[in-house]
Amino acid sequence: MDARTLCLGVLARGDASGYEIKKSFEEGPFAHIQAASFGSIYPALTKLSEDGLLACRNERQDKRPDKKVYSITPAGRDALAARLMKPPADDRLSSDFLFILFFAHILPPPLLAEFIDQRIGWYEASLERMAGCGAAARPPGERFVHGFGLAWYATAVRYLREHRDGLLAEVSAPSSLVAE
Amino acid sequence: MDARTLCLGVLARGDASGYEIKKSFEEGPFAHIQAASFGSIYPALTKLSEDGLLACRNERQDKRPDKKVYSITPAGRDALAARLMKPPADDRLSSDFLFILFFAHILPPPLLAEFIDQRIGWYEASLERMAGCGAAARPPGERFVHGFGLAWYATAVRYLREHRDGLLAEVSAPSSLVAE
DNA sequence: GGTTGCATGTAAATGGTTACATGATTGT
DNA sequence: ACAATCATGTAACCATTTACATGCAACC
Repeated sequence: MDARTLCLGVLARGDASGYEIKKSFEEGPFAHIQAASFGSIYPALTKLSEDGLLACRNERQDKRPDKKVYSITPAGRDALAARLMKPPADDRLSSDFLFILFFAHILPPPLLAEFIDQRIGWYEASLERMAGCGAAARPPGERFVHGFGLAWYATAVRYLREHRDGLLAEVSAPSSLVAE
Repeated sequence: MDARTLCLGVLARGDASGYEIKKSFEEGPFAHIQAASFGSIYPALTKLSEDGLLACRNERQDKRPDKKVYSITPAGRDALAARLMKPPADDRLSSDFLFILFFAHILPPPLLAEFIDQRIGWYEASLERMAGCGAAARPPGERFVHGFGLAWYATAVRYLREHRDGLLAEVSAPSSLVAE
């Protein structure tokens, strides 16, 4: 999904600055489904403003740098709606972690254990973060997506916990020995 | 994960042509965790051969175009192992589908239903494809990753099936009406 | 006769990441 | 004193996607 549509989507929920948009992809409601960096957000915001899909106002703050707060325009809402009606691409899990685990047998077992434990921790932290901010998500679509995220993180934690020791044991004691 | 490492990984399991490598990311054992296109595979293969990490031989075929079959060299195995020991980046689900569902309330309900049903079908097809080719995956790492994929697809199917009707009902009958 | 599968490759265009540049404030 | 948070932005670099180019065989 391109950065422009992502920004339009965030702003359809309420006004925000570029910095705040980034946060919504890191810790906010989109954290588990999409990603965006400053380098893609700021140019996208500029372009969308030029095209009349966003309005921008400057907000002065005490003890903090100024903010550029963007609002979606009616034309912006139309553009977002049009984009959302195009059939979505396939869902894709991008996991360097699983690619590495695929070759578990060529890794030193202690490193393997470290990778798995760290990933369990990461999934648990994600789960807690999501569980905390969930109740207030009002529109049905948001609740649906939130629930999907919870289900997926919970599955990952459960799977990793249940199969961690088994994998480690198999890697340490090769099947060739077992078979003999 | 860069295309070069991906190719090294596939070739560590056995010789293959560029075309066959692509297939392993579409239907094969890596389908649910990584992706790669011809435009990234072929240049990667050329570069890896130049660097001495791959060997290449031409294979003539009856009634089929010639193949360039690549084999990983000892240097290639070393490079792969070195790369696999670097701590992996965060796992990321990239889902245009969920981004769209987030804004379910601004979509026409029939289109919403169509998107969900299609996605259920897609996840079920993926699940069947994976379930079929699973038993023969011998190394423990491969079995672990395969199991993870199955768990994740099954969770997705279950969640979508269980919440489909609820979402559709909520979107069609806004909560403001229910509250009155 | 059209589409799909096999098979390789290039070039242009797109688009994103990473690193840099700046600077005040708050917390350790 | 140092790191992190807040805040915006640019530019170089990197990589991938997409489209193009080619061609035979098999199947419907």
